[in-house]
Amino acid sequence: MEKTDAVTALAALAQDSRLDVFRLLVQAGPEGMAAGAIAETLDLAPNTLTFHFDRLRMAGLATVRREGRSMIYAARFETMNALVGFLTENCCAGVSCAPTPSSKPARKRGKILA
Amino acid sequence: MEKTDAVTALAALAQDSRLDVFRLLVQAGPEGMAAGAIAETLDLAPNTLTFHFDRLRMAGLATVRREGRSMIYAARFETMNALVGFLTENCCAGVSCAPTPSSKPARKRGKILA
DNA sequence: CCAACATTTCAATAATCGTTGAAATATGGA
DNA sequence: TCCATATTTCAACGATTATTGAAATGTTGG
Repeated sequence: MEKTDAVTALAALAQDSRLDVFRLLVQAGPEGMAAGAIAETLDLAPNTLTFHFDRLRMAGLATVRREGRSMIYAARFETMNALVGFLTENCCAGVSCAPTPSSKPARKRGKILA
Repeated sequence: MEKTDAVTALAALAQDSRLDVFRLLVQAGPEGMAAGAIAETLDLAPNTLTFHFDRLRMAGLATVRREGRSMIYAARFETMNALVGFLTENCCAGVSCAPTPSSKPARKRGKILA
């Protein structure tokens, strides 16, 4: 990923509502999610939402397709991966930026780490 | 890392000059780099640079210390790691966002992956 | 103390951003 | 065709952003 594209993608994610939208799209998976459903879930005005969708699409972070009256938005995982790749390659010390899998709170006294 | 902090960090990196500054700080390592040297390297006005440093510091992505007449800025790798962690945990499908080590061209026909 | 150097502070400016309300467009069903 | 639904377009607005120039601050060495 080029620096220019990275800046655009970062800017697209660097906003509260938009980050929420993208996270929701990620949860929704490749199937995507209707604009209306997103608007309702996040309590955002539909026109505001369109504005944010545009930003995400221009950054290559989302796609749209029409399905009936609804517009279905979906995350572009490829771009997100490229962004994370760019950050780890360019903005980390080469050490330790690859995320240690700490996401799940490591089930009380669970397995001894390998 | 909290969502709020993630947004702040993303915003800090979502600007051309500032991303350049941060990358330079990463290259400089924990020792850091003098404001003047950065200004010269990136051809930025010193006051503009101060503005960007502030953003990076407020995002927890940089620290300053005085050394003689110079202000030495250094990257906060901890925060950057946390940001990458947040992104991979929250904004990826759970699959494949952990960067495949493609940065180094994978030493010709290296180890077979476990 | 004074001069130079390194950087910050401040005020001003143009540009971009996020949100709103009103109106337009597209689709599907009665 | 007419209506309701789903979403976008458009113009407006206040807020924030990045940059500039001028002046202030802090530091070192003579």
